[in-house]
Amino acid sequence: MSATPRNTSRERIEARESTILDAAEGIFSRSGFDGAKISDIARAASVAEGTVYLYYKNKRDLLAGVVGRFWSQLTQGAEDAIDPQADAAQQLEQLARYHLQSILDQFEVVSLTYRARPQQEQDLDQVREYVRVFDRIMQRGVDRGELPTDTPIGQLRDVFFGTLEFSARTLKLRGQAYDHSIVSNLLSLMLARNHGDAGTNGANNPSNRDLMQRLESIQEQLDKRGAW
Amino acid sequence: MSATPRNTSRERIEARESTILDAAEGIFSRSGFDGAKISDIARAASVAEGTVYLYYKNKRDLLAGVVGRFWSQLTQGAEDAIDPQADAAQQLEQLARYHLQSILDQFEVVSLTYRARPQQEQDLDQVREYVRVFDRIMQRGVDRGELPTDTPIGQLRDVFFGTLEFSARTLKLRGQAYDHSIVSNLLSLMLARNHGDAGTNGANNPSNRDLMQRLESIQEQLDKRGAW
DNA sequence: TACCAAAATGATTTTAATTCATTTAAACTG
DNA sequence: CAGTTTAAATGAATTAAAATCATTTTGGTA
Repeated sequence: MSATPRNTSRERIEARESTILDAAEGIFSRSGFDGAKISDIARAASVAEGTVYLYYKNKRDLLAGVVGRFWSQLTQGAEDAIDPQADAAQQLEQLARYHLQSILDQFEVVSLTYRARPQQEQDLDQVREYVRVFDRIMQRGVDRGELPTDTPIGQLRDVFFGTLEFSARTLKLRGQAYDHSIVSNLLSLMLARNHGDAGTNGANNPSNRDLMQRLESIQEQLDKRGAW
Repeated sequence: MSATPRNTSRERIEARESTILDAAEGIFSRSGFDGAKISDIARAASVAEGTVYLYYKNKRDLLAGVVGRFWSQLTQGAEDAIDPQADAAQQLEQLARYHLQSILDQFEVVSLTYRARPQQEQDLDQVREYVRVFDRIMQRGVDRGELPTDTPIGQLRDVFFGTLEFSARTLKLRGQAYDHSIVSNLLSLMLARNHGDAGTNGANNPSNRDLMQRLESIQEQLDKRGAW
């Protein structure tokens, strides 16, 4: 009962599966889901068409395999990109930078993610796992007192990933590359302490505030005059 | 030469097109893009399969029609939902509320949007037009001095729509309904005055620079008005 | 070397999109 | 209104590609 043949065999099979995933990722990225033909993927993987179906039930399942692997790798990479010594703000910036850069690099695969889960079908577990990286950073920040205890982590998660993904889309659309100002602006929005009172920090200048109110009043009068 | 037959004919054709779009929207929403069969759509529209292809080049084009109509209607609805008298913050809240509610209501159609534009293919113009509603609110806010002149409108656009869309997804996933706290949290993030150099003035105490910008904006408006 | 089971193959079947020759309806003409 | 032309609609036929499955090949084992 030597373990070697078993292992070798399993390795061979895993290698083949990986080859098929590589081929599929390439073809899907280049041609999109509809444009990709199983026959192309099989050819790219140097495998017969039928073989693909030994590893994946159907085309959609194959796409799920590609997308799932992508998010798993992303999770791995994110964990490596984050300095465990750093504070919450720094870790968040590391994650944001890593995330934006990664989804720009592999924009096509990210786009395919939405094909993989058509409607409210059970989500890709790998995406959920990835998202937990964010949650852990935030929770740790709260626990260590670097973030307010009433930080709405769940909502900020959507701010974080939603903003970065839409920003990536915009950059791609305009043919622009990674732009760090997106990350720093996002971070300063998210970390501004405006859960409780706005701004407790010094040098309140009441005369400025008065001035501003005065200006507002002038503006109102102008508006009324113009609005007929 | 009478215009009536022409009109009648055009109306008939537009009605038929609209019937096909309605049918397609229903089937696509229920079954997703891949699951929807042209034969089902044709049957639902009481039309032969071939007829669908008189109106739309192919299945993807039909989907673009459905999605395009949705965003056009959204633009119309958004313009109605916004009080032209209100200030930028209020208008933004009105848009956010309307947007979140709408995409929750028609989540399936929104999801189909990403199917419509596979990669960097030319965007749906209707989506761009919709996005301009946001841009106009922000630009007006800047012009009226309600927002800092250095407000990064383009970046905030991605924050706004990205956050709302991801939040909608989260709500749907959890089977939850519209939650206003998402809107108010988003707005308070976006309107906190922390643009320009990150964290220069975290408070909402207007700086002299803010005041000067405000004054110049008012001066400009006065100048324009005087020129008439 | 012979055997077996797992893996792989690719021709065949199935499914669904798209086309197109034909039919039907509408609009126009004198 | 009958005849004629043009536009619209039809659905059977074609085509393309996903998925299946009977057959072959391979690799491990005795």
